[in-house]
Amino acid sequence: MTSGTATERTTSRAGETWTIAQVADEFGVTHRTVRHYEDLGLITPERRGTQRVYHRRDRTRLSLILRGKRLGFPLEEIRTIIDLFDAPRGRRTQLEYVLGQIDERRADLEQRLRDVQDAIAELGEFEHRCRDDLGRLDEP
Amino acid sequence: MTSGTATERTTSRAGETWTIAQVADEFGVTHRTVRHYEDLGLITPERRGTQRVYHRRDRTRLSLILRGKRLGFPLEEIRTIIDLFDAPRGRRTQLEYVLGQIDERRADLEQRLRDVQDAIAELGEFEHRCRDDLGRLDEP
DNA sequence: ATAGTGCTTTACGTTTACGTCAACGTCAAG
DNA sequence: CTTGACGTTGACGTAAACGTAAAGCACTAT
Repeated sequence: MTSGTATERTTSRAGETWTIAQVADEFGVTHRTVRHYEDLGLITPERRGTQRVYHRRDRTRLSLILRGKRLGFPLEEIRTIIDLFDAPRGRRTQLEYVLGQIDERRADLEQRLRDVQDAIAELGEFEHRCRDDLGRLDEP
Repeated sequence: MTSGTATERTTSRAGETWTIAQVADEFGVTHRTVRHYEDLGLITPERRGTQRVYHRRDRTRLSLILRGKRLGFPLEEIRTIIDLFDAPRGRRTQLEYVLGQIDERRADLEQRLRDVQDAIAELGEFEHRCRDDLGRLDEP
């Protein structure tokens, strides 16, 4: 799936690269979206001359971005989160900062987890009521 | 918590009512936000003359709205969801439609559930790596 | 040489979800 | 009866997240 139909652009070894069109439709977004993420500093593809060249690192980031979006995080917040993964952790103060950020993120995510679980549960109860109604329609 | 400091407006029986200011700061939003939800048809408070009067039904809807927002749903979609709960279910076709909608909603929510769980898991692994790094700083 | 295909930047447009005045009504308290 | 405190309706402003041209390179294919 990594090789395009027309212009072959993948190196096909370890160190594959992709064009903007390839990553865009592989991830189901437009090239405009991909470039928008670059404008905001969420991805920084290599440049070969004027052209953008995407590596696996960029694809990893893109999938993190899209999952973040599915979870309703704003792009700016997503940036701080994925930057966290690449942040320098050499000194103790840096590590402790990162660990603190992790805790904040986790608290946020666990709230969302509860919200989703509650919503699914309520949906289940509602379905039960509906099925009851449906049953009463058959044998009154 | 239902009685204001100045102008007493709660009936204090079964059938409590609230002003816009009361619901707004109880739910931690502005009155502008509450009115915006009304403009979009997500809540329809009673009118006593020109004033809005909020009932428990409105509060239930508001909490559903806010949870939907925390989950990243757009307001229009939230409206169709919570309207579903109040939809007529008298006829079989209506019930079957509702049950179909429930399935769609559930599929969506279960995707989000997986996303949140994955994100939490990754955060856990990342924390583990950080703690390892921290340990190596003590005893090299 | 020219046409086509894909990529690039620049820049204005759009939708969502409110924020922020402005200007006015209303009711109880001083 | 005027002053607040709270409520109301416009109406314009704004930030986020892209959409949508417009116009120009770069390389290939004919």
